[in-house]
Amino acid sequence: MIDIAIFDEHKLVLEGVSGLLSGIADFRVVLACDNRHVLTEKLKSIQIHVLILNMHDISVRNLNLIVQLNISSPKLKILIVSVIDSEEIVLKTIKAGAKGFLGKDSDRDSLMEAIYTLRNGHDYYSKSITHLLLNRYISSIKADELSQNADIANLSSRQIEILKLWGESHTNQEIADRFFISVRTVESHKNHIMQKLNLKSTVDMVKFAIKNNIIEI
Amino acid sequence: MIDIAIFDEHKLVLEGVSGLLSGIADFRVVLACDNRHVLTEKLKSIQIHVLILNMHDISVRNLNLIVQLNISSPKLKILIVSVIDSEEIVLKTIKAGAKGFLGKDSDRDSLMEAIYTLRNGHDYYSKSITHLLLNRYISSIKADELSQNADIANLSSRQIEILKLWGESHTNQEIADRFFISVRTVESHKNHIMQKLNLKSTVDMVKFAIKNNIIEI
DNA sequence: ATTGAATTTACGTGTTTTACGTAAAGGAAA
DNA sequence: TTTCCTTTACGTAAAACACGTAAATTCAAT
Repeated sequence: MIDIAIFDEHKLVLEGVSGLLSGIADFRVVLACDNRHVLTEKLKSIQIHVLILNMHDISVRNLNLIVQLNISSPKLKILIVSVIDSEEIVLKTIKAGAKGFLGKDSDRDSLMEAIYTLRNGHDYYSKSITHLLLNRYISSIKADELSQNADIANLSSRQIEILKLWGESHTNQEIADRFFISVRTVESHKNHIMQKLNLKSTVDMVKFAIKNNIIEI
Repeated sequence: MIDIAIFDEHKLVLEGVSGLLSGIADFRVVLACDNRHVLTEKLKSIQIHVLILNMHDISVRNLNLIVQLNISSPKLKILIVSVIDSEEIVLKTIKAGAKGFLGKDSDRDSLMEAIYTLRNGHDYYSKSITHLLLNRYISSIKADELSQNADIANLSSRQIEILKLWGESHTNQEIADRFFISVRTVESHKNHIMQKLNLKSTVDMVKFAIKNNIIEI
């Protein structure tokens, strides 16, 4: 038996979803609520497994609600339901601590699936959301690859060696010792790197090294 | 009609997949090949829509093949089939330029679906792969959020202001001018930041600022 | 084979930044 | 009130940076 709470500021939707779930043997809708204050108060006293939260907008108010609930009820799994399945809203709610997101493509079956999944301690994202996130991720991977080998190819292997060590917080002296060269030479290499890449400061050089996977953050 | 090439170093598998596809009206298996050299040579003369590539391992040889084919035949869509659905192999092949990946959960239907999807110019990843990537992405999003507000809370707002400007490649003098304070004071602030966060070098300070979203890379 | 370009090495000189210590004024908290 | 932190700032020495110059070497190209 899974105990469920539903929150939606629109009474009609609230009743609809509530009715949808009440017919299922495994589920018990313990709380159906359209008032933010009532919701947080009630949740202090009763134990709920899954909270279904309908997000009409990504206001700070709404995001804060998620954050707050996660703090006050760490075991509670929050499932977001929203017709606005923009990247922004999905990412923000996930960051705020939601464990699942149902986009507008979701039906009764996926709602049930989501509730079971969350109850079992896993995350659930509906198909449209999965697509959204995946595309974003894939393109970030690809962008990653493109940014790589762009300017870095212009650096000599020696220059990269030195940039790498320096980017790992070694001093010029340490680098000089490791390569048996003079500190002045290390400085020269760094100067050449900066000139070649048109960097204005060493801060930029750190960023370059990170961007091009020469060093880890 | 979609023209397909299949490459697999195991003859048996090659024949199996080849037979699987030849029964479908929409598909034409133009080339079924178990030799790398023959594959690249033949692809120079014939136009193929989708190449099905069975990856038995993530050797540099295999990844290079993908890269090379993408250069020589930019229109060709490469679909990876592999029983090894580790994150590493998936990410590497995507980076190398593969447009789709079928994990071990894939059947004939998903193969067909993948081919159609690639032909239409979109990427395709089978369910297990989708899960794999999504989990990775989600956890990276969450890690992002966790790393934030960790140490940063210990810094005063003034210290953050100065770290931010410095992290945007401004000189101490510029920062001093902006806040109407002495350069020495700017230095002091930076010293205090380094002490407080136990950082060994300014390189570390850049990394800290990036990690904590004080500056962008 | 020779030229030309880039790399690697290194120094000079002056400026800026960092390291480490000290310190005073002001505010918040205990 | 005392204590702790912040913000301000200086002294001094060492390290790093900016900018220029330059020689030996390497490597690609003609």
